[in-house]
Amino acid sequence: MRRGGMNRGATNCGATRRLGRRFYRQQPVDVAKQLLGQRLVHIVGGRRLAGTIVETEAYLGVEDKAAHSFGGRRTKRTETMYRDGGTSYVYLNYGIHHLFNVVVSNRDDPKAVLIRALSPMEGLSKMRDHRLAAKRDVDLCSGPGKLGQAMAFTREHNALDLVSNPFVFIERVHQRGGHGDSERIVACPRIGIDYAEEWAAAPLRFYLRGDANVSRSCPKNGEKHG
DNA sequence: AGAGTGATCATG
DNA sequence: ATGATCACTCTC
Repeated sequence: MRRGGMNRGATNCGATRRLGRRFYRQQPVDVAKQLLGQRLVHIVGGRRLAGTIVETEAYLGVEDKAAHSFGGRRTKRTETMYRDGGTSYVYLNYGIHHLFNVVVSNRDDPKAVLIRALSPMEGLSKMRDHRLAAKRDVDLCSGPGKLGQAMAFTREHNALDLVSNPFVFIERVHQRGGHGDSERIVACPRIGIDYAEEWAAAPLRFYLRGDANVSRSCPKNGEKHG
């Protein structure tokens, strides 16, 4: 399974290694599923803010009515989606929330994965400072707007290269395709995109079954039925 | 269930 | 310039 060249170009970060270009150049559904269990990191003032990714959404590109790049739309904002896989895409939503996405696939193929929830792991005291509304630790990162606030993401973090940026990246915790993990993955529709018609029902949201940090809008089924 | 918030985008 | 829209969260 281990191949010598597999990690070439990856950056060492202590015991773990960040995800590389090859990972991000996959298609959105694959990246969305494989990101579950990996660790999103933002280093602020020398301190690590980090959490395990427990919920994602895939945005399929020009054919996906819910994607900003639907129909090949190219504007100042969406320009980021046309960059190479592994680029961050951060934008302000509802005038309040900074949503953190990862561009996937290749240059000029505008697809992305939204990181929707984290299980907070490092820098929790800073996260609490950033999120005064959070009463419990499961309120810190249990939604895309919340994690943007807890992790101190702003539009300054738009269009960064997650493969090489010193401060923002994702660490590989699990090898892809680990069967134990895929058992835990639940797929359900994305929400808040009613305008997207037939795309509104597509099962493009993925989360870890039973994790306490998934967002409110996930079907409560997480645990096994019965 | 409703308000809040401001950049963005399509009009003109 | 103007107005509608919005990949959400909080408080009631």
